[in-house]
Amino acid sequence: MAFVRDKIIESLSLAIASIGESANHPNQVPFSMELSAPRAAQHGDYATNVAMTLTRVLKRNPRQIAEQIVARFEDPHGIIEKMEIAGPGFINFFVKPRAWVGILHEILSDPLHYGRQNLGLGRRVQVEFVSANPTGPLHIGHGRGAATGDVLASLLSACGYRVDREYYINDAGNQMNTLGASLYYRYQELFDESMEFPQGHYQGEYMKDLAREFFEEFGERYRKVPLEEVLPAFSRYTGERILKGIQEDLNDFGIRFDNWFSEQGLHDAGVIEKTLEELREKGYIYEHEGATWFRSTDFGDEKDRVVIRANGISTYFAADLAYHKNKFFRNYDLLVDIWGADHHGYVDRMLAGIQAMGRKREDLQIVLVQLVNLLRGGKPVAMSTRAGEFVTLREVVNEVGKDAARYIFLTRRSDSPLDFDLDLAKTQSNDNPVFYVQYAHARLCRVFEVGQERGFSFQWSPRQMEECMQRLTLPQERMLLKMLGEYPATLASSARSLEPHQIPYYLHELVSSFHSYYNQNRILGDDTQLSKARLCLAAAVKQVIANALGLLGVDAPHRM
RNA sequence: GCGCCCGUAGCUCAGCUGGAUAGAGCAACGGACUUCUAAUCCGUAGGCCCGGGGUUCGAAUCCCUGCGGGCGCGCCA
Repeated sequence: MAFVRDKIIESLSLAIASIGESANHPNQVPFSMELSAPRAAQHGDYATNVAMTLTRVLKRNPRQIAEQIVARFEDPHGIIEKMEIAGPGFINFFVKPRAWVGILHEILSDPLHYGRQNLGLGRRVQVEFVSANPTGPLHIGHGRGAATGDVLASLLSACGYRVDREYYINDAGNQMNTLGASLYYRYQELFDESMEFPQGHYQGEYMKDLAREFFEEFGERYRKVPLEEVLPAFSRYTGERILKGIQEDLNDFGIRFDNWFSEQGLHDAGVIEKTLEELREKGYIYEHEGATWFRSTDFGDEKDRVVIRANGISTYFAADLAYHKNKFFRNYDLLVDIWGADHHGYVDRMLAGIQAMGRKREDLQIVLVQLVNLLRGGKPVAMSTRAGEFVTLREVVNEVGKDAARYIFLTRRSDSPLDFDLDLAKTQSNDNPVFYVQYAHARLCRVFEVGQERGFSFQWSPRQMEECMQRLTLPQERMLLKMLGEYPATLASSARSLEPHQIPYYLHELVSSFHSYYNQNRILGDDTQLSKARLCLAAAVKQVIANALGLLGVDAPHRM
């Protein structure tokens, strides 16, 4: 993969292993291999602190260990100019300038594949996200969760996991009846404006729209028909219509799910009872004060949780237990749940649940996504779900576009609240991070257009390599090559920590270096051979930008 | 009251499984378009990493504590 970086890690591992053997550590010395790219040039192109992390195991001082590592370090590919031991025990690697060019071959010989890797070893992962109740349109907060889940899924897929995207539909329980009744009342209101809309129902504007559509379809057929007679039909109708709207919203946001999983299906199939029965056999279920409880405290939850209420109706949590059991039954090795941060109180009980089923805690990773504060021109936009006045995902996407919305959602760690300024997101200026990156791509595309007009035929061949080694000598060029080489490691790190925001940060850095290079140097000049070599570099930069934007679900435009 | 998350430049945030001189964008100030797209670039300025203890060769990062902010604490979904 990343040419230079991987070679160094490989050689380091071998060197350390051989020290381990001679020091009577027959198995590999446990260590965390970190290879950083220091900012300061005097610290080399790469640096590692392994010698210091090994002090405890080897019981020697770090500089001694570093010397041993350096002594045993082999460089079969001849990529290292020199190694230095510095400070308390860092080993700094200075890479031969020409070694960087290898990265061009990595990228250009198989462009679409560059960055993809087999970290996941083909293990199956399910990413469950959005899963908003089908009681109203998606709002902007759901949009953040949607972008996060979608990109995590793409990322894991690029890293060698087999990934499915799933949406859990909470279509069971009383809320569907409330939903149906809400439509019913809005519908009756069309005939009798004095009718009072009862409390505790969904009073959003979308419900009035739906009532009007319903009227257009069915006319006065259900006017003054008692609620009890038509409630199931109204509920079904409303649920289906709203779900369809959600699906359209997500579709236009660039998101496709592999599976839509119905909670009601769990009830119908009796899996909830079955799940509880299995847990009971293992001793995790007991009766208390008329209710049925799950002993989640056995696994670190702060208190036990009710699964069947005294009135005989099972709780949402019971369904969620059955749901996660079902997920594992479908043979996923790893589950990733994307939840709103307001659900963090449920994390412990869910983890307890899967452990009671015999799974490891790590088999379920829960990513919490914090709130989105919507601003317009720096001022907060009032949002209140209860009053039904919220800004929908659709409105935001219509206003600022899919690309800007997705990019902004992803430029922050998910557990940090996000300010989303509508005015900022749609200004076509340098305030807007997504344009900065897209602009670089469009610029590069233009270079190739002009190059073609001037008769530079660009095609990558290994023969070009030698040419590039001789011509791409500027520090900025080497820097760009190095950064291109860091792309796979960025994806790996991002996937391991389930932090998609690392990708936009990487992109920004890469693009910034490119813009700077572009402003100071001509890619297409009088020197034909130099121009060709620079075109190779440009092609690689363009490719990595396109690949990264592709993962983010953001377009890489050819013109702006 | 208890639990979780957060506190880093004027603003918005990276960096947090301990590593070398703490970074970026915006805002401010000064510069660069006859050239492949100025939606760009170059430069300047900006810091008690909330306070206080501790752990060690080394702390923005880990532990304790105080302060400040957000969220959650149902036999709701």
